[in-house]
Amino acid sequence: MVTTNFNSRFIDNPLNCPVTRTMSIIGGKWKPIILNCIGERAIRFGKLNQIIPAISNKVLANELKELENFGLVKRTEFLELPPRVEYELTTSGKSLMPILHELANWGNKNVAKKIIKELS
Amino acid sequence: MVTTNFNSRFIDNPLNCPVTRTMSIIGGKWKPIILNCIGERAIRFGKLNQIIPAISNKVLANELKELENFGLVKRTEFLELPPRVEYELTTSGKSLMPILHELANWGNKNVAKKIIKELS
DNA sequence: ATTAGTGGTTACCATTAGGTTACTTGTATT
DNA sequence: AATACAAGTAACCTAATGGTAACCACTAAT
Repeated sequence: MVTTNFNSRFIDNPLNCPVTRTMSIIGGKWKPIILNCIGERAIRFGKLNQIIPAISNKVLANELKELENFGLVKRTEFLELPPRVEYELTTSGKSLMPILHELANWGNKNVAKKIIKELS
Repeated sequence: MVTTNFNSRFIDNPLNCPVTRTMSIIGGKWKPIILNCIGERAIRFGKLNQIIPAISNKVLANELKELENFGLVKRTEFLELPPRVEYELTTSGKSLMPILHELANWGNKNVAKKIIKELS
């Protein structure tokens, strides 16, 4: 059983909040996008970089490493030349996707227009 | 209808992703905690600051202002002395809470132990 | 000999989020 | 006369996040 203060009356440290903890993993600027781009298939590093051209390879490599560390993504290296590496979602990563889609729907209904307005 | 590239094949700007947009609102270090502490009741600024002692009043005021801006929180000012201000969740804010709880549960099952381990 | 393809790494820089401390306003209390 | 209360503001500082550009290893093709 893991500590949770999300329903407690006294928060002395944000990391006692399970939502904040979860955010610390998926809250990066590119993480939800990367997870969604991987989707149901295995995909190569270079292909991801094509689909998300605005992300630099440094940042992409970092994000993938973190996602791998937390067990959301599985990295498979093939010993070929030129090198080939494939990324795919783990069971844990896949189980997150429905929640991300709920967030997306909620955002589209509730705040999307305001954000877009604020940026123009 | 709002633009969404969350399911598209080409991401040129993270703000075209509705999940990223939603994160930009609730992804702050303290926002989910604040929303949860407000809960179903109206609560005063000072009371929030007591419940979350680790947040400074400057940051708390900022976060509340943003949440108000995006329509998740309603601020009511009473013209009394000393001043009294009450915050409560709007319908939109309340509708987000079930999703945050799903995130919390997902995190507890999937990543909490790893995060806690990494910090010790 | 040079270039291309792949999956990165390294060094460096800019922006932002968040934190600290002190201060304000107006009345009431000691 | 000084202090407390409530709800913030203002000025300043630091650490983390993310961005840029160059480079690497290895082989095959031109």
